Amino acid sequence: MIADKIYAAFDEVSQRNTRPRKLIADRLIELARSGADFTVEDLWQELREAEPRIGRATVYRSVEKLVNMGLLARIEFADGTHHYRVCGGSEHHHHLTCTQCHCVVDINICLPADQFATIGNQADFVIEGHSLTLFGRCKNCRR
Amino acid sequence: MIADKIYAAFDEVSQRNTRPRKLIADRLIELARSGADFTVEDLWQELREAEPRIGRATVYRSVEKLVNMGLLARIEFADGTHHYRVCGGSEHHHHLTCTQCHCVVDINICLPADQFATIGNQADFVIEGHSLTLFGRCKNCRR
DNA sequence: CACCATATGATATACTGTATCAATAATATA
DNA sequence: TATATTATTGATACAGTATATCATATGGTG
Repeated sequence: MIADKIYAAFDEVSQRNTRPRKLIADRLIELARSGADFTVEDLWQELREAEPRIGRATVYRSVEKLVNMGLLARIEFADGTHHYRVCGGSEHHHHLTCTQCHCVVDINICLPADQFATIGNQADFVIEGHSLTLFGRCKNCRR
Repeated sequence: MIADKIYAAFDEVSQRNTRPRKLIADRLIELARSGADFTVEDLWQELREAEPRIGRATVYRSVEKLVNMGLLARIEFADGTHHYRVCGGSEHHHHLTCTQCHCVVDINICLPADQFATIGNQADFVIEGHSLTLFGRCKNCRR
C-alpha cells in the first residue's frame, strides 16, 4: 500500500509526527490514487486550503525528502518546468509527457541492465541512476 | 562542419547578421571543438570579456533558438541545474553526467525505434522526442 | 545616405527553490 | 499532568535562473 510507504518514509527520515507532515502525506495519498502529477507550488496551494498556516519551506522540504527516498518521481518537461508524481509504489518505469497539456503516462520501457554496465565500464563511471522521458502529444491535444 | 551548421541556424531563424550573434557563434564553435559544456551564464560572462556591452537577454535568446533547432543539447543534472553542449554536429546520442564534478560524456546507447512506436500506439501519443540521461560518478570523483 | 524594422541591451520582473532563525509544538521525562 | 528539550516549523529574506518590456541602436535595403 502506497499510504504505508509514505508514512513509513516520513517515519524514517524524521523523529516527530507533525501535523504538517500528516497533511502532506494524506494529500499525497490522494494524489497517488488519482495518479495526478503536481508541482510543489500546486501542492502548497492545495494544502493551504486545509491549513492556511502551512509554510512553503515545509512543503519543499518534505517533497525533497520523498524524492530522495524514491517515493516521488521528479518529471522534467521539455520546457524546463518540473512536476512530481507519486511513483514509489510501482516498479521501475519511466514517463511519457504531453508537451501541450502536461499530462503524464507511465511507460514500461527501459534499457537492458547490461547496457548500463557496458557504458559504465567504457566511460569509467559508476552509474548511479538514469532518467528517461519521452515527450509527444496526447490524443486530446492533437485535436 | 559544425561551424557552418551554427551559422546556418542563425541565418534560418533571423534576418540580420549582427555582431552579438557572430560573437556567440564563434564562441560556440570553440566550445564545439573542445566538447565543453556550459551554462548560459558561463557563456555570457565569457562573451562579455570580448564585448562588455553584450546583453544577457541576447545570449539567452540565442541559446534558446539553437536548442529549438537541435544544435545545442540541454543537459539536466540530477540537482536541477542545467548545462548546454554543442551536439548538433554529431549523430543521435545521449549523455552521462557526473553528479559531483558535473562533467559530461557522450554515450551511444538508446532504445530501439520500434519500442518508441509501440509505446506511442499503446498510449495514443505522437512521440516527438525523448531524453535519456545517465548519472553517476566519474573516475576522478570517486577518489 | 537615409529609412525602417529587427535585434539589442538595460532594467524590471517573475519564478523556483534555499537559507536563516525565532517561535512552535511533539515527545520524553518526572 | 506539568515541564523540559529540541526537532520541526513558518515567516522572511535571499539567491539563481530565466523572461518581459521597451526605448535605442544598428544591419540591410533602396
